[in-house]
Amino acid sequence: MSSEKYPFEQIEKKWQSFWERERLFQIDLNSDKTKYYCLVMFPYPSAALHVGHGRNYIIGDAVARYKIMKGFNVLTPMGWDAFGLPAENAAIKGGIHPKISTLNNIKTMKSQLYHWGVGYDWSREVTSCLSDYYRWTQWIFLKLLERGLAYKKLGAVNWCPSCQTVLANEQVVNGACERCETEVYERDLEQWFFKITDYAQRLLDDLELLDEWPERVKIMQRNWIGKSEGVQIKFPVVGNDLILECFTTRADTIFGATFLVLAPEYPDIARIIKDSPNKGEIQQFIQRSRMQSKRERSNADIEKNGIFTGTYAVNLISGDKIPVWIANYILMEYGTGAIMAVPAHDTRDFEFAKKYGLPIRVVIKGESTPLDANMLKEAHVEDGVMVNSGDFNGMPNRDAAREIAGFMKQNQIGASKVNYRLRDWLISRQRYWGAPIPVVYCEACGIVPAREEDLPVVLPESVEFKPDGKSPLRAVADFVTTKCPRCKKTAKRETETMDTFVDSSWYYLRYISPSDNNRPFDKELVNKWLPVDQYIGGVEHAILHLLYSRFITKVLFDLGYVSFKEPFKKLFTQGMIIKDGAKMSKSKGNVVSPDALIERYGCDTVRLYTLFIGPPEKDAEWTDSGVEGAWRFLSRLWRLINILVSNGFVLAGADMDELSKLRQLTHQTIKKVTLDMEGDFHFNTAISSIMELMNFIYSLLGKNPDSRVSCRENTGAVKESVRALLLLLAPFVPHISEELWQLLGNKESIFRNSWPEFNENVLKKEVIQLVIQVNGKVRSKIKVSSQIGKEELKELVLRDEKIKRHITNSIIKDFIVVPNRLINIVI
RNA sequence: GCCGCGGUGGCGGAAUUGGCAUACGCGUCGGUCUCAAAAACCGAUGAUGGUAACAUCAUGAGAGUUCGAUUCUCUCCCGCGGCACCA
Repeated sequence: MSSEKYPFEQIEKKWQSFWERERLFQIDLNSDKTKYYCLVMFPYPSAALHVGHGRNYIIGDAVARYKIMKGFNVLTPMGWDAFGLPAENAAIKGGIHPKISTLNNIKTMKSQLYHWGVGYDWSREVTSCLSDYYRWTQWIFLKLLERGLAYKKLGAVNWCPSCQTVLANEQVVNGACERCETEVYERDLEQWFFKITDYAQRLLDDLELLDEWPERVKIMQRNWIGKSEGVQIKFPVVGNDLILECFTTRADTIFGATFLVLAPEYPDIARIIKDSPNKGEIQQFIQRSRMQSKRERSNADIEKNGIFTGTYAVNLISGDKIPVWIANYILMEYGTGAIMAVPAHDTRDFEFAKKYGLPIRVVIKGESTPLDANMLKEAHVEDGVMVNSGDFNGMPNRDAAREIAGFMKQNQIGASKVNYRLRDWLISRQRYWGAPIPVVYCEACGIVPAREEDLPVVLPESVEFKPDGKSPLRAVADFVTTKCPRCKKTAKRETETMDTFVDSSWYYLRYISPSDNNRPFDKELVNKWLPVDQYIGGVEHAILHLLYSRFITKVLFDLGYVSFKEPFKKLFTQGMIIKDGAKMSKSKGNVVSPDALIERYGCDTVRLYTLFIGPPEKDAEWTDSGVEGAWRFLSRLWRLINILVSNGFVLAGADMDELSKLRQLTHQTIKKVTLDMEGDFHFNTAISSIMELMNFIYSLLGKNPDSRVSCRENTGAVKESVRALLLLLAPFVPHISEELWQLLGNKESIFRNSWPEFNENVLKKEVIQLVIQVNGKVRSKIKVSSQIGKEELKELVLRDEKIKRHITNSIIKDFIVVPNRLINIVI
């Protein structure tokens, strides 16, 4: 056998340009064929791709090619999430304009994708930083503004001192900027928001529609939306007409509410401390809290600090006069920014009460809870029976919660309330490289939206990038100075740009009509092609991008632009590729570049290994010797087909038994691979079963040279399995499959051929192997006809030599037969 | 703290959902070819004992259900991910 390497260079080049010429991936959206929209998340065009990125595109390509072979009209577009901070930061450092570096990166990445053999309909490419795209991002902004879903508000927002811009709540991770990990501070700024909170309930409810999404992604979204139901209770302030409202999910503990606590940012604090003797001290305390970084403020381990306002409020249920405090552990952004503290039954309130000597009153008794508050070592947060709670004593606390809520409603002391953790989406950024927010400020008319026909508001190109916390666009006089669309007097443009997540929240719609100059997308075609049938991307977008896209889709649904409520029908989140125990990254120096590997082994090898490395939804460790294994397999495949073609598909005489086994295995493999492709994309097991099929053919190659099986019989079965072998491999290793397919004498592309079908009849075995156990332990195996009756079988088993040895001198208590599988003799 | 996922050979992982644990691949060892090496090919490869047939043990730990458990139930340990002073 030849050990020469298979000529992958020529093969891969040849077929890549063939598919391009053939327009394998360019489709007619109006065709009557069943549609399949296969979408891979469009990437940010950073520098070169590594094999970890590759996994994403290779999975998408394998799915698309499979669906093409199944006869679907497959849409696989690709584009670029091309606005964003890295390009701008690079420009500040290196002096190259973001547009130039971004377009350069796109060129490099495009060529890499091509050399991976990953096919797209490039006639539909979209690039979010070009005005023919962001024009429509601006259009979407205007639609939200019209609808009252975009608004400008002064308030405490997240500020990243390193990126010199504000961040959305979703972009703050553990109190730090998700991009640069700098600690985030709160600043009072007037900013643009999208009112995603109006959609909180629908975003939550419609998760039910997404039965083909991974459960963990839905759970993450549920947690993020963070719905909680409770009561908002009124506490009148003593000696003042103010009423403090507190949200609680534990109305049952109202008799234990022994003080109130306000967030340092609470708006009415000035009125509350107006007459306080230590007003100055309180103001200082508030100042200090507000200076703390987000990370410090939100760290649960940090010590709770507070100060008494000198004011009291009335607990209308218990009738008590209770002190009002201010403390650093109360968040202004959740609930009302004021809480009723129940130290006996809340760990935080307990800690705070102990520190400042505030009263603690037990109102729920558990099994072992002492009634004496002084004896309490920690808060009793479990359920129990009501005590010290007037008429409600003796009731189980869950029932009491309902009763008390009803009582408060009746007496107008409180009202049912639902709270969400989700906050409005802050979309303005003080940076250059983004889509300008299309509004102007007019002295006479106030905030005026740009007119639709004036879009795009073009991002000026000659700009000096100096991050000083304000948009660089402020310095571009031509841009800033404009005319008010309403009164035509001189006005100033908004100089802030949009969060790039706005760009990416609708791009899947633009692919349908990427060059339409009259509208963002063709409504009819979008309704035909959406929702996306299969969306593929990293789990890191589980909240940000996927939540925003769902929101924008719902808004467009409400506005009548689309007829579907959810953009992505089925979602697949692939795992990361790990090298030396860490995620591949330039800074860690553990990136594996595909270029050298493709040069050495060809891209089919890299593709095969990437798909074979493990279950695709899990992280996987990259090893170079694993690539070697994939290479060996393809070399063996090459050799096998060449031998069979040259000898006329003769397996030097496998006998009839083995030939029927080959047929069976072929159909079994078709079934296995098809199920994997239709199911959870377990390419690793699909590929391993194909390997088994090939190994079996190999094992028959040199066997039984004197066999008398007729040649025709022989080649028929062999040809069938070889055809199946190549067809099954085609989505994974398209180039070598296409080449060998032609070698078999086929004239048309392998992708124009239909996916092989399996025949259940072939899978039925006439002779089956049964495992025989004694007391659950395997003791013997026998081959019997699948038609055998139980009595006959029993007789046969009891005559088995090995079994006899194990059951002599014993009484058979039970004889269990699992059809087609095993027999267990219990003695 | 809460929620979710996971723990199987030296390694990546498989096991038709309760029925032969370790498929497939990597690695390792032995062999063929070679002056030699690489490549390629053939064979072995969970652990322990045994020349062997074979036996015993083994899917994070412990218990339970069952004729039978990697799979189901409970308790615990470890790892990963999400949320987290959310009232």
